[in-house]
Amino acid sequence: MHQSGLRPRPAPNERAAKATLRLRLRSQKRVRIMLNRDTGLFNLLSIRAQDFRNPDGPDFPLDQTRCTALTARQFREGSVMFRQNDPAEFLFEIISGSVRYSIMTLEGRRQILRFAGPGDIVGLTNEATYRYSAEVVRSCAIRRYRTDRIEMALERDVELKRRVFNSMNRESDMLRNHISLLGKRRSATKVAILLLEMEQSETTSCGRFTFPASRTEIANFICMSPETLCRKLGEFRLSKLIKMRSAQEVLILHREGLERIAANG
Amino acid sequence: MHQSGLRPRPAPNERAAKATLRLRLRSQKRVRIMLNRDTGLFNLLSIRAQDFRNPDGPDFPLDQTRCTALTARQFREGSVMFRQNDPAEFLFEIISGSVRYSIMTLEGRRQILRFAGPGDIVGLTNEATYRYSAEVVRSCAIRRYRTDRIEMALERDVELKRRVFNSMNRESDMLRNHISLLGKRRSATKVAILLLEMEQSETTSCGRFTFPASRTEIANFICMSPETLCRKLGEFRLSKLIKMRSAQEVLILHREGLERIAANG
DNA sequence: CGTCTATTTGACGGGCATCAATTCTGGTGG
DNA sequence: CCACCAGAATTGATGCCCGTCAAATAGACG
Repeated sequence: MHQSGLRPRPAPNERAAKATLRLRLRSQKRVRIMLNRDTGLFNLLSIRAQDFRNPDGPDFPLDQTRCTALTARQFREGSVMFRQNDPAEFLFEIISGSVRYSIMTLEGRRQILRFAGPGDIVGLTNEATYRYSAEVVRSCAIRRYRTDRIEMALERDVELKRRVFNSMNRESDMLRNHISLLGKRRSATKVAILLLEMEQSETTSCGRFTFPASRTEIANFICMSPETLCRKLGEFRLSKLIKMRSAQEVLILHREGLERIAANG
Repeated sequence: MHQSGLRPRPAPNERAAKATLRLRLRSQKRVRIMLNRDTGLFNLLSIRAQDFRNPDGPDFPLDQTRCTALTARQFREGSVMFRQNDPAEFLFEIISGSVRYSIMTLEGRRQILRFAGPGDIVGLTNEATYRYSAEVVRSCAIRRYRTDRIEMALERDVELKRRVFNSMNRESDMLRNHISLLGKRRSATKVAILLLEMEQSETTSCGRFTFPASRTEIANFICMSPETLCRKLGEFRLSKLIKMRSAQEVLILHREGLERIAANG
């Protein structure tokens, strides 16, 4: 559970952002370090264009392209960022919140591909249109880039380029992992792996996490019926492997047990 | 079992590579066109470093970094390019042949992720080690880049950068598609989709294609038992949807029929 | 032709999807 | 505060698809 206060501040407050910047700059004098961090998404927020110099590359000021990217936008829960086959005009960088990727299958069912969070970059594609849909699950702060300017931006912003690159790799990693999960024959195995993965992806991994969606959607995600998912969760609860405060909140009691099931069935 | 002859040919034959080059240059005089094509992977093979100019970018001669990439290596059938968790020292660009990606699951089964072909770039990762194994299915010509030099190479070679970027996107696309396939409940649906996809990925798509691997491996790829795969292929053959010259060669007779099954079951 | 492996076919049982019914939960209004 | 309702989550019952084991056939290679 990403604590209370789920939604980010409604209007990106310029002054507040600057304050944060100053703070960061004061607390860490070496700007170079902030820029090199892969997940350090806030770094650019507090630096005015004319003050910024890229420590890793040639020394040019922020250009127009870069400035457009600085405006962080809000997406509220349930809103659709884009749909599959929409023209791919923007690239989105998630700062906070979480997003669901899905595609339409040939027979018209929706298949959920993954849940993305802070640091993920949404909407990358070779094609002129998006290859999947993205919907907001928990209200998001998102930075937006115009696709037609992204090449230029990438040329100049080494750090952004690195983030994009990393995000693409992470995306592939997650998809590969998910394929591995879907290959499991027994649904108990699938569920066990799911639980372990969700717990690990939580920033504060102390054996607790919250499902980012309803039973039906989680079931869709791991390609099984909601009833079976339910039953397996029930079995796990009975055998004291997990505990649930509500339908969404999971507490892992006996990780080794889950791992054994994940590793064999 | 990873067959014998695991390692690639000890010394890549320089003369053979050059011969290939000359041939291609004679048949296609317009080098510029070859360089602009995304999949035009043969272009660099036949050009000596000092003759090469990049038509899309600043006009600098090939540097040391680039020259290392020019040597195309041969991998013979069955050889292992790298294994999951090996240190990620190289990046491979497939020029011809085909490669199988796989990962080891928690219980020690191998899960085949995809079959890659010309134009695909193998071994990209954020991490210090490879996230999956790559094995040669059909003998490959492969260009190799040192990971620790790749950043420099990408800086300078716009065309290579584009190929890497496109390859990553294609990778994600394929994985997403595959997740969609794996989500299908009925195995007939899975097989139908598989057939249609394999036929489409064939360069000369005239309703014929060859399975890149054995039944067992194909079955592993789409996560079903070889027996079921067999049975479904048998059913399709009986209902005149496909025809098979051998166990690997498929001819699609009635595409609409397959599409109907793919779309509904 | 003989051997070995890959592929195909047969028979069977279990696990999961499906449909249906019930309980749980959160929100709303009297 | 309680009744009420709608949607989600859970539990029950049933049928069938597919994985498993086993056997037979086909194909590859020397």
